[in-house]
Amino acid sequence: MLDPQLIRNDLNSIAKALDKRGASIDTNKIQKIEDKRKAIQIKTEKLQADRNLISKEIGEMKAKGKDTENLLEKVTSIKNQLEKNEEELTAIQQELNELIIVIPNIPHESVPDGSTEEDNQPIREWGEKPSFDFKINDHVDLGESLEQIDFDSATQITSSRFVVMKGQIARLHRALIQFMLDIHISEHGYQEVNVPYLVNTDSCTNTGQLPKFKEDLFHIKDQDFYLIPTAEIPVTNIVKDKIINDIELPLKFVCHSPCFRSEAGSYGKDTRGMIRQHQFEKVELVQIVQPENSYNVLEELTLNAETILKKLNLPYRVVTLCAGDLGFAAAKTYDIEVWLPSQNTYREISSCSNFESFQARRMKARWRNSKTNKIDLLHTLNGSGLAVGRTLIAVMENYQTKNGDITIPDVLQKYMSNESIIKKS
RNA sequence: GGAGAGGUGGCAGAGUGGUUGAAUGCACCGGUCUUGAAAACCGACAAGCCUUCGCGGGCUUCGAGGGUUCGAAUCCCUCCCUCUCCGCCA
Repeated sequence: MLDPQLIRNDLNSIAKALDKRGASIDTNKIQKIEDKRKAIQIKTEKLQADRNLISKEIGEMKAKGKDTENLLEKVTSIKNQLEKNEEELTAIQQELNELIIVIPNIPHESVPDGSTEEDNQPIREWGEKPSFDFKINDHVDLGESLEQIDFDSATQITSSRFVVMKGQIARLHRALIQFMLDIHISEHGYQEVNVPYLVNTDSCTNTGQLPKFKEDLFHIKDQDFYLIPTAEIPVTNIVKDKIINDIELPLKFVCHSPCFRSEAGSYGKDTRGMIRQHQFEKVELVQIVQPENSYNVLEELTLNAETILKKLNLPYRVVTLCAGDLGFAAAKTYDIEVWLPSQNTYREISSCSNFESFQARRMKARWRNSKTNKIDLLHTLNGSGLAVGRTLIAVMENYQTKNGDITIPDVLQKYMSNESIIKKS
C-alpha cells in the first residue's frame, strides 16, 4: 500500500510515477472521495467529542446527586446525528480503501522504462554456455528415457501440470534443496524457518497477492485459506503487527516450501515439461531491514541467489525488470535467468525484489530506532534462492552426456552418497 | 470431538458501567550521584488517525465483529485464538 499521506497530498505525482509502469489511477475520483472523507471525518469526530464531554458531565452530576435531565436531552440529539455520520464515514473509508488497496507500488528511480519483457535490461552474465558435440535432449526426454520423470502418472493422479519424480532424479531434487539451504544458512547467515503452507486472507493481502490476484491462487473454500504460491507470504508475515528493535535487524530468513499456483491465464504456455507446474518447490530468501539499507540489501540478496548457480556452475544472467514488467508490490526487481540448452535461451529461475514499505505498511511491520526512540515502517525484500524444479531442469540439461546420462555436479555429490552420475537403473 | 479457564500497554499483572488510555512491578530511555559501573533516587515512557505552518487540540483502540447505554476494558450476542483435563491421532 502506498502512503496515504502521499495519496492525499500529491496524487498527481503518484499518477505520474505509476504511468511509468503502465498503471493508471482515477485521480479525480480518488480526490473527490478523499475530500468527502475529510469533511465527514471532521464532523464525526466533533460530534464524538461533544458526546464524550457531555457524558462525562453526566457522570459528575450523578455523582453529586444532581439532575441530569437537560444534559440527557442534549446528548440524545447528538447521538442520533452521530450514528448517521459514523455510518457514512465507515462507508466512505471503505470505498477509499478499496481504491487504494489495488494501487501498485511506485517503481524506484533506477528502474528502466519499458512496458514488456523485451524492455528488461540485462546487467550481467556469468559462466560459459556448454557446447555439445551431440544432439541434445530437453529435460523431458532425458527424464523419461531414464524412467525417472513421469508426467503420465501425475496426470492420472491429479491433472496436467503435475509431475512424479523417481529414483536418482527425485534424490537430486532433494539434494538441491539441502544444498541451497546449507549455503544460505552457513555462508550467507540466514535463519532457516519452516512455515504453514496454508495462509489466511489477511496474510495474502499484506504481501499483495490479494485482493487483485485471487485467480492465481488455490483457495480452500471451507476454511477460507489459500495454498501458498510462494513462501514469501508466510515468511514475510512473521513480522505482521510487530515492532522490531533496530539491534535485531536485519532479519534474514531462508525457507524451503512447496508452492502452488493455479496458472490461470497461462493455458498455452510452457505446457511441456516441468517449467510451469501447479506445484513446485522453492527455497526462498526473505529479509526484513531498515529503510536506509534496503537497496544495498537487494544487491546482497541477489548475489546470495547467484551464488547457488555459480557453485552449480550453471550459466546465467541477471536482468533488471523494466517498470512495465514489475510485480504489483515491487519497487525494483532483478530476475536471474539460467541457461537452458534445449531452448537455447535464458529462463527465469529467481526473482529478487525490494518492496520498500509497501508490504510493511499493509502488515503494520515496524521498527524502533534506539537512538531517537521513533517508530517507522520496515522495508521487506525477497527472492528465490532458487526455484528448485527449474534448477533441476537446468542441471539435467546442462550436465547431460552423449548417452543420455546426467553428471551430478560436484557440490551435490555429498548429498547423494557420493554418486557422480545419474543413469537408467 | 467433550468439559473447563482465559485473551488488557515491550513483558508480567490490577481493573466488573462514569473524571481509566488504563493501578502496580519489570524492561527501555533521560537525569542526579560515581573515577567508571552497579545500587538508590527523580523524570519520561502505547499505537493509529484527523486537524494545524507550528504550538496545540481532537478522535479511535483493552483478541475480532456486532448489540445495550447519555457513557463499555467492564453487560449481552457471534466468531477467532490460547491454556488445562478427557477422547482420537501422524
